[in-house]
Amino acid sequence: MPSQKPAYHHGDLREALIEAALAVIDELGPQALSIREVARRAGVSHAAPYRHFTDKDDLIVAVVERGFEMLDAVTGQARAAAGDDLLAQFAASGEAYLRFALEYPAYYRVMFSGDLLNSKGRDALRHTSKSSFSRMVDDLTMCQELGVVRRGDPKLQAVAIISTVHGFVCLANDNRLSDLHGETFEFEQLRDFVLNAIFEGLGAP
Amino acid sequence: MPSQKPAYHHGDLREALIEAALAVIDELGPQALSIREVARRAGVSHAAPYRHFTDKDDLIVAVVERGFEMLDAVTGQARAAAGDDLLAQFAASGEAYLRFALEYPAYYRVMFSGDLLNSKGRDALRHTSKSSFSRMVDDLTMCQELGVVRRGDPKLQAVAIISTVHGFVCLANDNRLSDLHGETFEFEQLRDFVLNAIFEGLGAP
DNA sequence: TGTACATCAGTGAACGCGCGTTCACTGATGTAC
DNA sequence: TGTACATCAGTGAACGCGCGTTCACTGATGTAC
Repeated sequence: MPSQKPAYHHGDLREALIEAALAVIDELGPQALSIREVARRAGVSHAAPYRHFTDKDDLIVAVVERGFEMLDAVTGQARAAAGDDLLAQFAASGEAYLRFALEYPAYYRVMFSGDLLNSKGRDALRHTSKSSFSRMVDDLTMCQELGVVRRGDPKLQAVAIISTVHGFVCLANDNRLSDLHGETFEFEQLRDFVLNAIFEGLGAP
Repeated sequence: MPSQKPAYHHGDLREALIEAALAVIDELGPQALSIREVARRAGVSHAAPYRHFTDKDDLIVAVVERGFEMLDAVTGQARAAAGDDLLAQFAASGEAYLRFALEYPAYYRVMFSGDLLNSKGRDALRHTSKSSFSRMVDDLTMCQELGVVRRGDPKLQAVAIISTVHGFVCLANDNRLSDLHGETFEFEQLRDFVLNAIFEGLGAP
């Protein structure tokens, strides 16, 4: 039995710690995240993480940064795959955003709940979310020119879209749609209805 | 100087502890809520709360219940003040809901973030929020009959509305609209646009 | 190829801290007579 | 009206716990010769 027992040197402990942090958030919630619990899950002493992160905050910031990299990657890929049609790109990146949020609830919570971060990490977040906001505004401006979105201030429209998507993701990830889903509806049906309602509206036509 | 120094018996410590808990959540966030901090703010020893609450959970449940009583009260009053028009009642209770959420962020967080509660308190919450959901569904059914809301499954419509309102409240209470508010927009403008978008939709008419 | 050594990832004991909860107590309040 | 006493709200010391962080250490790895 050669490599049965764990090696003294882990190999890629930094990576393992980030993944363990996500697992903790997923299973126990963000407030249960601790250096010691993360180290325990990575099978390593509780002092070991300090070789890779200066701080508990530093670990959280790393998780958040990783999350934004992934989010940028999936929305970027979706845009690229959507071809030349700018409207299709916008729709595809929105779908990818939602898919990411629902597939990786732990990432979404750390990135957007804000409960975990103090000033240090919050600044990084603000910068990133600001840039994605302004891209959305650009997209909406373009959609208005194409005539597929109502005329109006695209910043206001962006806030409306983000509100709805963020709210739906929170409800879904906190399991507060479970009464509906399964009983009367498929989850996809809920999701598509809500997304559609953003553009169609609920008022009588 | 008669009643200068604090009396040995507090008077209404239970009430004071609930208010102190809300103040902690408001200033320090929900995860900073502790029996000891709450007792400190109420100017009382950290064992005193156990005269009024069996548990830390018991205190949180009391805060949540108080929150739902207030929410029921304000939406009920708004309905009553709206007169006989059922549609006006629906609109007024929605407005009151939003006003409550924005005016008492601490209450809203404890009631709907779910981070603080474990199974015990969660059941009480589920019951209450379920009943307010079904009232919303009734209201929407009625609005459809009046012809002011698009025909469709009112449960799906309720999820769409709740998503948008909840998302907007989260953004607002986490201060993530502050870049927009003040710079380019009044807060009320944002709020009214988002509310209106639920019914009007963002798509070109 | 083999050996000495620097480097540095991971260890485990230790620190101080705030927490939730308990418990014997103290002292204010109200009631019975 | 006055006094004895039961009640019970609030005290403060104490418990055990998990946490973040530090520090002297151990042992694996890779590099210089």
